[in-house]
Amino acid sequence: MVTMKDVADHAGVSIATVSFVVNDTKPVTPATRERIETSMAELGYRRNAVARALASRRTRILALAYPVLERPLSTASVEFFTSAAAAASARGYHLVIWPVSNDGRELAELVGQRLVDGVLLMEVQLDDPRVEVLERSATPFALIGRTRDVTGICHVDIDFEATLHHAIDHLTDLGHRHLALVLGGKGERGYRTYGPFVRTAAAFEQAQIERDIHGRTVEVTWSDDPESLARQVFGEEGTDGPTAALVLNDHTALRLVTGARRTGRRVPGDVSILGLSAAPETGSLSDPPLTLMRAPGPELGHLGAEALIRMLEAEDPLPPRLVPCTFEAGGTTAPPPR
Amino acid sequence: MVTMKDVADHAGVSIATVSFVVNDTKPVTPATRERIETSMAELGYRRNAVARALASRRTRILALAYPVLERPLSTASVEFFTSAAAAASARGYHLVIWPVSNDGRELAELVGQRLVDGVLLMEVQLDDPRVEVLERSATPFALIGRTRDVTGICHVDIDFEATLHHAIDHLTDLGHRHLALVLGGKGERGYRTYGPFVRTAAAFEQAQIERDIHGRTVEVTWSDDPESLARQVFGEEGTDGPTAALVLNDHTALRLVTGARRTGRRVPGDVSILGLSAAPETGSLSDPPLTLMRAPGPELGHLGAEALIRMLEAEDPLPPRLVPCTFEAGGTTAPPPR
DNA sequence: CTGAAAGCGCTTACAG
DNA sequence: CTGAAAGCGCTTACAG
Repeated sequence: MVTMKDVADHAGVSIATVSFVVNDTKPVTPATRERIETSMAELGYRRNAVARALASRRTRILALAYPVLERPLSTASVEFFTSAAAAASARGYHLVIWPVSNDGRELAELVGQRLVDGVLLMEVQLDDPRVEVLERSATPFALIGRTRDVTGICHVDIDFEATLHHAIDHLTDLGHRHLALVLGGKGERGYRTYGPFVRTAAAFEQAQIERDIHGRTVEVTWSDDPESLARQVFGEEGTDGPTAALVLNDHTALRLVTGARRTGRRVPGDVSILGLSAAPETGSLSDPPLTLMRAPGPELGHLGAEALIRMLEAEDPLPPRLVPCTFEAGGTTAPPPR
Repeated sequence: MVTMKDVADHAGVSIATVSFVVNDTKPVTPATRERIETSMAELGYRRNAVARALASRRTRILALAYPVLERPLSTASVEFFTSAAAAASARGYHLVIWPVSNDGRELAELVGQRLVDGVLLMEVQLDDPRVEVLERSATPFALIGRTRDVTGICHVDIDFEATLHHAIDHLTDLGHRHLALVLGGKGERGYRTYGPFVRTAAAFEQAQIERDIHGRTVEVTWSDDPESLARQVFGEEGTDGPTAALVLNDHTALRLVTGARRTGRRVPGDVSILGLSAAPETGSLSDPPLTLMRAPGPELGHLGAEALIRMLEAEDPLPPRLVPCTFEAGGTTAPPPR
């Protein structure tokens, strides 16, 4: 391995001077700079990240901590991985991914190693022990999601309220008045305190008070089959039920489309189905293609990483950001029958 | 931050001795060991990963390098992230994820920083410039996938031949003789040299020679709509075409199910459709659920990381492994009509 | 503008 | 079994 010492000897200067040109941290005469740069090119020098980290007390590594779940991560979650990695990369940072338990034990252990400068936290619960761990250890962090109280905490999240209202607007514009909100994942650990569910459900309650709609919230499990899903959401065949469903989970939405058809309902002739916070690829998987609110996964991953890096670099902080999902027209929504 | 020096002072020993008990690398009297352990607990000492890495010349960090593609990563690819991270974690290693260009430039740059001890390479092309980069820099690496020639190269991959034969067995047992192999992603950069496609196509050609089947290979693009897909695969309505399709891509398989139905073919009454190398969640998304060969994503991620770590730890090497996909019954395959 | 030197927090021969 | 010391490859006051 060629070190800074090698370059210094080759160029006839001190390693300090080499360091100054490598990092562009102090003025250096054009002549010496050129000599050093030539030497570096000739020897194929690359600055050692580990030594740099130890000396500068900054590793320029970020961690993305995600909980190990029984179910696979959602597509949107996966978008965080790649978008956060890309954002970090663009700033000269690395991203490690940390599978950690929800109680914060493993996170405390990992943070203690001082391998990373900051942590990005995914799948945040309303009261998240991992947040306390990070605060106690004085590790800079940013949330992709929100705890119950986020005063003073750096975070980015989906704007669930705006998203829901946009979705409801679409359906009421079509003439729907009786809506169902479908939440997937009932019975799962952390389900009741999972931000997206809690916030969407609350906004739905609120909307029923403020707007001319009649609603029903339906909680379903991952294992409910399509027909059972459809019956829970729209009622038994032939009965009067909601004419449209807002579904907070891609897979559940797709299975509901299937279930509706199998229980004799045309989509969107008889019932409309709209996916809330879904990945864009999801749309084309159903027949007809699912109308959905597209989750801003890539944006959130990018914003989260960027916000964290700004803290670390002591740059202007990025204010907390709530990003709404964007409407993507499909073929599963239409005016209600009659 | 409490350092080894602090612990040594507190316990009245040298930092060398503290190091010996922390790493369990040399015998230490039970008495001193106990004193040191008490001090560590009292002071809340944690070994600094960066200093350790610099001194021991091993960072215990692995990189997972994946190409930045226009399309989102497949579900199976994503399983590599989490399974490799879990496997690394179980061995006390960290996993960084590196989005890198296919030409190997960025990889060379990153590897030069000496932040990682080894690299796991995903989405391997038959002739992959990134492999040369790793060889030239003498960085230990393992492939998830295969180059054209893998002699002496540590790798794990799907056994495409076995997978295809298993799938064909299933269809011929049902009575099918006329099969279509559908490859998604035509026209994409690297499509023609993408191992999974090349190997599956070759095995399909071979199977037509060796077995009593008649085949057709159909290459389709991501943007083909369902009806067009169905026509390309099964021919125009009413014509004699393949009675079953083997589809190498989840999304394409699902859209083909939709397309078949829309063009007046019952699935599986008129045509059978089978997904090759698909994620398990994919099955329930179509109606009826897709019959598929389940890709061993988690196994491959785990094996790849483990193989790499064994190289680094100079343990018994893990031999190259080809893992077949496993059959998962669904409702899209049945005997051909008549 | 440039250099000598201390120091980042560990590991690891080498002595004893 | 334990310790003193060199060294990993950098950064960064401090002098000049």
